Amino acid sequence: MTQTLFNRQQVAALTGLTSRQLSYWRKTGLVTPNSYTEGGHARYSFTDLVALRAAKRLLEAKVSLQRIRKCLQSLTGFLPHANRPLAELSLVVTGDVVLVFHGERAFDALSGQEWVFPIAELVREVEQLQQQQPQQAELFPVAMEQAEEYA
Amino acid sequence: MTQTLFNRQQVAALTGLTSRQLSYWRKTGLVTPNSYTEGGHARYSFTDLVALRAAKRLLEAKVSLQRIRKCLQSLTGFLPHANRPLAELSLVVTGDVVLVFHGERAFDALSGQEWVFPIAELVREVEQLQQQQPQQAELFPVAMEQAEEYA
DNA sequence: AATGGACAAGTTTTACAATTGTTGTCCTTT
DNA sequence: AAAGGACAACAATTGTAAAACTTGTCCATT
Repeated sequence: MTQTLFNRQQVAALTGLTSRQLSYWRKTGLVTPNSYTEGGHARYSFTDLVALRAAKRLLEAKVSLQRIRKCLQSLTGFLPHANRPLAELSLVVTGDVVLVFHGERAFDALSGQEWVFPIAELVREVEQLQQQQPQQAELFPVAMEQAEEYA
Repeated sequence: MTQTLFNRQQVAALTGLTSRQLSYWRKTGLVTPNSYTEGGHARYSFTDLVALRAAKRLLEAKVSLQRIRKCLQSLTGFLPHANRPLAELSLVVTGDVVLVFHGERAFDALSGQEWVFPIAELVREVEQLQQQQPQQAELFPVAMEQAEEYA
């Protein structure tokens, strides 16, 4: 199967990354090229480009390479199906965290801790609690005490 | 206008918070009661209960009171319309951050930094970049180099 | 022309101590 | 009953120095 591959210059032009960065990222395993020429020159696939762009944007969002690597590492644990998280997943990023959206859920890419938390639910929750406590409501006559204040 | 108000015991029963916590949160301004009796006793409104529950859930999600307070403080800056963020906004929480969803956007409750960042966009982005660089594609004949590798 | 190595400036993380915050318990006051 | 104050144990934040990481530049190699 023939696949379009990109050389150093093309990748640099398409992603805005420097050779030095590509070199370092390759060396540290952050984004490795699809393949190498016989001469040992890197060749990046289209998917590689997407991963590179993703990493670059994370970097621009003040996420350090170190953190990106850790996130990728833990993501392979949480989502074994994602072969290339950087090229596949939907992420929300602030300088401090990388949040992964996966279906209806959101969780921290680093810790895996999940917490989606719509306040609207709390309103219903409190309403229910209120109804589950009818005795309480009788034991402590709120109406009277209110009268005390608003009379 | 008559409003249902809740006393200490009721609030404790409905929220699962201790008197001590209510006292401290009141003192530090995290969640203050709707009003006080003439005797100086706190009376919480329904909205207060929702705010208390929200704060409690943030706490359970390992967000410290200190952080919650800071978030509330900066939220009043970012979203002046939200009088009671804890009772109104949709939040996504991990131990380290509080993310606020406001319409289509998501941003860090603390820094206000906004970053929603779907990878799918990057794919289109790279495709476009690719098409904007036709000269490059000609200058560096990928097909030939590929032949070198896959022949 | 592209890669790898070595050096250096700047940045990020880590580790740890000092400080500050949170909550329980007990006691006094209203 | 509820609130407030004082004390103590535990938790979180801050500050900071040491270590590790990133990236540019220059040079040698292929």
